[in-house]
Amino acid sequence: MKRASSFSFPKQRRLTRPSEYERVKRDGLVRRGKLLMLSAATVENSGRSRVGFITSRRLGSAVARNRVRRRLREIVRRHQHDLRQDFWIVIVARRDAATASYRALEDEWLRLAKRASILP
RNA sequence: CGAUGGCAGAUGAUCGCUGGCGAGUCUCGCGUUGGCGGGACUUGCUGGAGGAAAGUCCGAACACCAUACGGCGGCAUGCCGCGUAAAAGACGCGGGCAUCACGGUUGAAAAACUGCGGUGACGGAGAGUGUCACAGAAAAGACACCGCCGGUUCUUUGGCAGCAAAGUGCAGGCAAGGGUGAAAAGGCGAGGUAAGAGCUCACCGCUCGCGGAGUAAUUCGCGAGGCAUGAAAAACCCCAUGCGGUGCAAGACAAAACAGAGGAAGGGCAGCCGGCCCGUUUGAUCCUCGGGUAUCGUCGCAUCACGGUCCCGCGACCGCGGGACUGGGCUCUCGUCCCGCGAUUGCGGGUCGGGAGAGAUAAAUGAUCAUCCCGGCUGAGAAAUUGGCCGGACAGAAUUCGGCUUAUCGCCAUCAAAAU
RNA sequence: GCCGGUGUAGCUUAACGUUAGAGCGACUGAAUCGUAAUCAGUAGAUGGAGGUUCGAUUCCUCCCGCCGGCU
Repeated sequence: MKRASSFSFPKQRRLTRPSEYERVKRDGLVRRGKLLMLSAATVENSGRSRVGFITSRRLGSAVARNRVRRRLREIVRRHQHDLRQDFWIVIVARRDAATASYRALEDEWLRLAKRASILP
């Protein structure tokens, strides 16, 4: 088991396959917020939870999409030790997320994660 | 304001992402040992967005498609020269011509000459088809509304009469003037005429020829012709020239299941046929094979299928594979020196030396904080100075390169006679 | 990433290069006790910027938006 002080968040901890996104979309529990939409599905014996991010063209230019995705990744990375295990999570950024600050996105994430019961 | 060129906030802390090269621990597979290959975790060093990476508007490389040739069609290009991989297929630089604006000189003016700058998809309307609304007589083989001119019929008036004047009708001549229009059939002046007309003449324009200058576009001079040639080809079209198509989601490789082909073994299993033993045959089983896929990948693809020396492994040598060091080529960049052009800045070329050379695939290059820097607003202070707030753009590689276009807060350097 | 198509009133659509029309909708008025239907009338548009042309929705160039195809 990793040390608690490590905040590393490599690619293995992210969802990368279309089939994985399809599974979360099919089985997942959806929580909708103003800035984000969060889906979480239970996957038995998968170890530490994995997260995928969706930033569509609706958010704006490539720069805006990259910024939102990087911020979301950073937020999840910082809170990864609070996450429960055996979850696959998909975070979809809504249009207002393009102009939201880092703090606003973080608050939204914490609120939705608690409602989805993936954070204690 | 403008033109050209350059830059695209800096430093640090903490936590990360991704490529490359390693190290350690654990573990899996293969192998008789040495070892080889993979996975997980920890960790070290090192590289990591742009001037437009954008739009995908041109062009090229590269790959595949009948090594793709000819014709039709289609598309593109279209003053000249040079540069570049790039004929007129991108673009840049210089020149020519046209046109526009402004300035200067001459002039009473019109205009002419000249300077600086802007613009130009700048072959052909002297091959054909079509178009030119409204207005206007007429809009393209010119025409005649008003008008001008002489002839003639009739009427009126004047006159003794020949005749003259006015009006009217008819058949003619003319295109000067008026008016319309975006545009009216060379312009202007003189002669000429009934009135007129390139009908004739001078000048200008146009066309052709000859000669000079220039690589050429073109231009200058001389001579001739005699007005024929309205606009528009970003209408169709004609002429000349060029172009095969598709695009890295191009394409190459590896590769399961199912189906297929060939074979084997055994009479061990199931079915069919013949009444049965048994035989025939089909399926299942096992092996092999080729083609094409799903999925997951590898390559294409990250400057170069370059050279040398040494070491290691297989190996008698040759050779093959891997590694280390080193040298070279290419591109960019910095510095030094030299050469050519130029009055300087500079431009072009070369020598030597230093530095650099992103590469993913749900897609890295980041987040937070602090300090400083730059710009704007503002408070305190006599000033030096100091405090607060806001802002630091446009924008994110996706096969690569050369251009073009578009977006862009600002800062720096140089230039800027006049006009705008 | 690569390659195509398309843009006219609020909506659906017309328009040889010479005044942008139509239907539905909106608004105003008439009529009705009132509403609908009906009748009369009004407003409203060429995605943007340049260019060619006497004149551009139309022809050309560059941007902008929308839609689609290719693993």
